[in-house]
Amino acid sequence: MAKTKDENTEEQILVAAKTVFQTKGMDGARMQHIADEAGINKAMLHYYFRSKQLLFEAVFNQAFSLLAPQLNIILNDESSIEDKVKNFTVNYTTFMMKHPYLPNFIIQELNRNEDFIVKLKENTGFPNLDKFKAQVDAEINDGLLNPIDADQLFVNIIALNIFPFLGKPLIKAFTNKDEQDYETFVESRKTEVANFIINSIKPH
Amino acid sequence: MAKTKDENTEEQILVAAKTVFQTKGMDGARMQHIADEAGINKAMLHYYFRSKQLLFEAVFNQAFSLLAPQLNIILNDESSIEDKVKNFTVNYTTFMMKHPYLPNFIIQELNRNEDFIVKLKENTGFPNLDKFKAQVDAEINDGLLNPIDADQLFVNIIALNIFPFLGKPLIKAFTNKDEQDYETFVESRKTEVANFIINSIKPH
DNA sequence: ATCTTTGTTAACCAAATGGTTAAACTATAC
DNA sequence: GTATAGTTTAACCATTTGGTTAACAAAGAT
Repeated sequence: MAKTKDENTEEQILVAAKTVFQTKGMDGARMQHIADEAGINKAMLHYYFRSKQLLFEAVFNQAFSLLAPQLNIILNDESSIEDKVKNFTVNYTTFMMKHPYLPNFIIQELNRNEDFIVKLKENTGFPNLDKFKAQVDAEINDGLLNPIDADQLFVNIIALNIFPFLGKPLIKAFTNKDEQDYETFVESRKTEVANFIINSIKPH
Repeated sequence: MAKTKDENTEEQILVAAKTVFQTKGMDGARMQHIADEAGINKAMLHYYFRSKQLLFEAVFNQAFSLLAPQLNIILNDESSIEDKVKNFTVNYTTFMMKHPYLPNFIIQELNRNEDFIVKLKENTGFPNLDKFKAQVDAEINDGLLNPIDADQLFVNIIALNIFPFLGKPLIKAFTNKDEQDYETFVESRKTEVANFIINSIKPH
């Protein structure tokens, strides 16, 4: 084969590494596997990223920086809590259906190495709950919402939206759904989850 | 050292393997680490369990058989949906606070190897949703519950209860809680989550 | 043209890892 | 006590794995 210089080997490596790390995890991933996936020599991985650890961190940070803006929909948007819940649920689910390995990857690796989150918190753009909490408290005060702790509400919203992607194999087994059924099921959660939450927090 | 025969080496191995597999996962666990944890020679692991894979499966099946009965509280109990949600939430959270690595371990390994769930489904005692679904539909028909798909409700209940144990590092970071705060937070979910769900599904 | 920098490869290496083995030890049956 | 079966250990082994190296190719600078 002719050895034409590739436009961007580094990018190819990142794409391949993302695929392998997100499906196998840090411990299960193999450098040779990533090289094969990228169609390049294994030494290139070290040439561009020095070590498995640094390549992993590049992939992880990229993944996290994809997730963070999604959360800011619910944290820093100007609309009412009700609208934010509706928007977040449909946006987040749509986004995750396109990146189904992302939530599990992040959760899994943060559990494997808790120190990891410390570095993330130092980054600007790390999701901050202050505004959301103030807004929840204000809307409760105005009688627009039933009393609820803002942290609890936040966790409930996240839980209901993320869990279908984390627990997919388990849910599929419990509910006897095949791949197609499951997609339909998740699709319908785009409105179902928002209704469920709003029904609970809004006075009638 | 005197070589007195230990009462039950096999049990010691299982305990050590549980600790190591649940914190490191299949790929991250090392046979030597398990042997050290159990205070025995590495060859003993193979003497009693033949291979890493079989030892892992023994640990995994034991873990899953601990989880399944918890789910049957909400699936096969005779009380009303409202009471079941209340009981399940408090029981499940109490149980998981004692076994905090369990949910993540099961979720992670099921995502790593989807074939795994097939073997589990063959077991008797694998959670079955039929009764729960029939009951939800009946209570909706009687006007005791707002209309909701039983599968969706089931996933919502599970999600709200499990997620605090899966996403602990993430939630701790977002909500700026230390270990002590987090325990208090989870403790208060024992009633908070049930109220949140019932508020949503019960007509007022 | 040729020198230098950058990119790429095949071959290699040391350490780690799951697994095996042969010998030794323990308890029990006879 | 000694034969027998089960248990435990240290040493060993083959393979895998992350990482290195030295030679080589391509492109740009002079």
